[in-house]
Amino acid sequence: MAIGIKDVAQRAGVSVATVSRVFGNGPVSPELRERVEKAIAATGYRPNLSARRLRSQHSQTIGLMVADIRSPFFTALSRVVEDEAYRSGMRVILCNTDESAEREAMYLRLMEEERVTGLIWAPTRGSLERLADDDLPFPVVLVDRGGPVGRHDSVVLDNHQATVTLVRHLQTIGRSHIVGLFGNTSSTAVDRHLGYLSATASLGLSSEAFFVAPNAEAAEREITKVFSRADRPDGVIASSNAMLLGVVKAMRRLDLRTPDDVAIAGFDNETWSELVGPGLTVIEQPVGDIGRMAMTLLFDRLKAPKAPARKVMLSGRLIVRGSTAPVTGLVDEPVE
Amino acid sequence: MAIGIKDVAQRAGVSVATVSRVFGNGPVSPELRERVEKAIAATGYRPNLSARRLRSQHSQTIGLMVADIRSPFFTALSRVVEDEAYRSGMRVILCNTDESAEREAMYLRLMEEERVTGLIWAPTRGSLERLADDDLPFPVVLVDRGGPVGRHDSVVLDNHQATVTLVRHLQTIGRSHIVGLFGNTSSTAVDRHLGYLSATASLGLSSEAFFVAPNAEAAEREITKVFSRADRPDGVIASSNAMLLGVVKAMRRLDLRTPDDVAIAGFDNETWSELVGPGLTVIEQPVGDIGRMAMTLLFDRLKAPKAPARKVMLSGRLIVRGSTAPVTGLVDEPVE
DNA sequence: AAGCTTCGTGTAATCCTTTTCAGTGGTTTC
DNA sequence: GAAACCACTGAAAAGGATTACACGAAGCTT
Repeated sequence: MAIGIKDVAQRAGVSVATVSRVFGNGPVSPELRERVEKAIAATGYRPNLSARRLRSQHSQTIGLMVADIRSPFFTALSRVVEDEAYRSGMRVILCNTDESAEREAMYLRLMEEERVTGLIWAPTRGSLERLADDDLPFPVVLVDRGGPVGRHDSVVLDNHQATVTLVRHLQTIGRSHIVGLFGNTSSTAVDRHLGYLSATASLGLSSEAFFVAPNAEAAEREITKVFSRADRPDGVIASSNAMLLGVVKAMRRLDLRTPDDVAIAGFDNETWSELVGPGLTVIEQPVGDIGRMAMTLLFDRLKAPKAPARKVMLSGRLIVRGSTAPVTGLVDEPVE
Repeated sequence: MAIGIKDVAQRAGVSVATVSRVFGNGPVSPELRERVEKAIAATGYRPNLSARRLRSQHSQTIGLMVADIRSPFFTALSRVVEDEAYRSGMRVILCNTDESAEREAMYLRLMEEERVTGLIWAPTRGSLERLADDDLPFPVVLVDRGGPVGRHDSVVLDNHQATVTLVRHLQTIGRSHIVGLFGNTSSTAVDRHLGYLSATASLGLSSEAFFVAPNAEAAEREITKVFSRADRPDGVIASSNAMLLGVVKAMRRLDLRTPDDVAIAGFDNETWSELVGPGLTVIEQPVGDIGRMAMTLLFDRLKAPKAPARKVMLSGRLIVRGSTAPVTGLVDEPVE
């Protein structure tokens, strides 16, 4: 039989209420507080969080639903969210949805059962669209993926602008036939596609976009197909880290040189980005800021449930590396 | 006021006990079961997990304590553990200790308060040594890091053998002055160091080991120092992924070519390992097996609390890539 | 000195389930 | 035909904390 608050109270010669107050920073005289603390230390008492949550009607828990913790952006995000949560005495429940609406629904039910204080969620496109309909008994902050300002707060990268920046950059180094490779599950990809379209149009470039499953294998397959054609593009923009790796692999297999034959660029800066090939040009997302902002929005929402929804857009940073270096010797040496 | 089991019972015209039994697969007649299920659907009732946990004295929660979720091995491990846990109806509490004994102690207290069913833990060296003393009110399975077979179950890579394999491989391609770079916080590094020592000794090679903080920056700094000397080594073994990246960076800065000037190898195979430089030679850990085995050990332990502790060692797989290609050889096909 | 706060404390109700226990009605067994 | 058994069901206790409420003592104000 584990020891409970009653045992502590008895040992300290006080009531259970007083012991509880010692934990909750209620009004307790220094004298009693010390007696209680001594009793706690002596007994090794640990409050039962389930009981506490039940009675106080505060789960002190937030949910974090992402596609896959192994995708670097979500890894970093989860780290930030958990740090912030623990700092304010909250727990995090992490869920991997694998881009499946079914799993999302299942986990949403779990979140309800856990009576989470709030949810930070990178929903699939399908769920995002359906999100306006069913309302959840807790506030939701969308991250990474968000539609127009609707019922829910959101914090996302300025994906449109970021992709414009990438296209412009490739154009600057002399590329004119730039293909875009986008995932087919997230709204992020949609936004990036729009940025791609608007940039290529305004710069008078050709535009050709492909939508595939957001993983390296699918990307490699698609790009291999594209580059097996006669009229090879001279630039590729991939809308995620994994897909960018797929592009790199495709180039290796096709024996195309980067950046000479084709310049490539994508999203998310990782520790190894500078070490892959000649270094990968990417848009770095301020993932720390995104995570902290999501928590801030969530806490604000808890304070003011009726306040209008906010959509926060943060800008990415272009990091130029070898994969988009200008082809040197344009003047000196003729390049075939 | 949220709806509770009482509302469902009333609506279905049954007692709360019957509703509870519908969830718990207790004996309920088909007729009542259907009535209850209809009432649940109609009301949107969600059982309160805190109340359930409190009454049933089952938290259905396991803890997972690792140094940092962002380190790829732990990322993958957490994914496996969470998948397994959810599959058996359990929740996971993830904690990042940042290799700090203080945070470990803090999170251990949290685990007690959560009344976790068990803990999967990659402890720091300090905590590992102290682990025999204080006993915890829940079973612990050590993962990735484990001492001699002691009080706790553990599942680790055969670090000794893996490092021997790496040293042998480097010797095979003609390297004789191989330095080892190890982290200074985990027992893993200790085991790998011992393997390194034993392999270099038995092969009659020189041996020189360095211990640094297990991150890329510290590794880069140390290796830069080592390779600025007159007698440069011709091989480096790094005991973690991050440190291996540090080594690669150091080589770039020193303008040393891999593998011509120096062969390098390390641990953990990632999606990008084959794309960094000429491809990185690594020992791949069977992280899926490690995670599943940890869960198995934990569940076994719950069934048989008194059974003797088990230590499971899994072997790694050497993946040879360009970073350790034979200098004389012309062919550098990656071997998988 | 009476009346009003304020502070600290204890008693008991409460949070929402699960689970024990005691039926109930019907069937089988002897 | 009584006894034993079975499959369900409901009433009520229990799980371990928080907290509303009441109360006594002390410190003020008039």
